[in-house]
Amino acid sequence: MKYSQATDYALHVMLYLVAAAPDKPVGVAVLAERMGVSQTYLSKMLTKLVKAGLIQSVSGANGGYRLRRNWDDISFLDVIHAIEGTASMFECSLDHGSECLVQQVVAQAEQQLEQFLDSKKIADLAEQFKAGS
Amino acid sequence: MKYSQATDYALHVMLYLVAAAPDKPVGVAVLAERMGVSQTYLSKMLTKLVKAGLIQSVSGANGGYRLRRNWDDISFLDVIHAIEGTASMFECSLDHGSECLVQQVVAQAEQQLEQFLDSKKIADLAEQFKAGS
DNA sequence: GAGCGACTACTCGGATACATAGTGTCCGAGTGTTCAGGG
DNA sequence: CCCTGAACACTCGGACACTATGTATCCGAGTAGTCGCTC
Repeated sequence: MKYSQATDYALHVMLYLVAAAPDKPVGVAVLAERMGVSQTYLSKMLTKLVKAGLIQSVSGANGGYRLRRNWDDISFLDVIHAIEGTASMFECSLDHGSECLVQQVVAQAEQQLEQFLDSKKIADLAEQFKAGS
Repeated sequence: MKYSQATDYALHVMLYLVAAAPDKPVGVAVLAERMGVSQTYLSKMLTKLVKAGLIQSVSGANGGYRLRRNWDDISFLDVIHAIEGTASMFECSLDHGSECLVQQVVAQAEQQLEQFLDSKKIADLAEQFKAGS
């Protein structure tokens, strides 16, 4: 039970984009340099973020990745779902007669977790980030 | 981000032990039959539960696995930690100058999640389970 | 000097290997029961 | 009838393959800017 490293990178990329360049497109090279990860691998995650509709890609010279219009409403949960997928983190594989009580409890916990993560917006963190640095 | 299937099995085993046989040792064969999983694989998880101190093993004929004394205080979190390990579910791999804000938020979420899971005792669920069946 | 066209440099994106963790299985070591034989 | 002892059946536990997911990489397709040539 661990969030993948990809999620880590994706969250930091989003934070960087919101805090430093909410309007201009940023190339992979710059982001990869800052994250300390290879460009080609990072682009894989960025592709996921594009497909999830969180950012958009700009081709050609001086291109890169840019935030979408409503970037100030993007939450941690959005990013996590984009990378990890939206599947539930617990699926009972047994066939009970009735509903699985274990499943219910964990699902409840998950719902609470997602609610918390959805309330945390990247933009809020960026404010804090800029103030601290 | 998903709990492993092993956690699923372990939780169901604990629920079964608490609800059906809090005192008598139960062999792997019975548990595996009920769970629909091979005996040898299930014993692997049971070993983890033993090492975590949640249950104890009884060797020899008519042996098996039995709950420990304070079984009525075992929570979901105990079982999950025994199987999944106690490692944090998010570790920032970058070297920031200051503390990582992303890390802080996710750690906060995790803490809340664990608090919830720790409040859910297996014994409580067993009451509900017995009442329903 | 202005417009057009091809070239070049830069970008993203999918297709392709490698490592690690989870899943599943096999077989050996240890322990308590049981049953038979002797006192 | 009771005690002793060995054989047996059952248990757990570690060591061994297989699969799936995550991690990392390479190379090709496409696009926009740019430079030179022509009118």
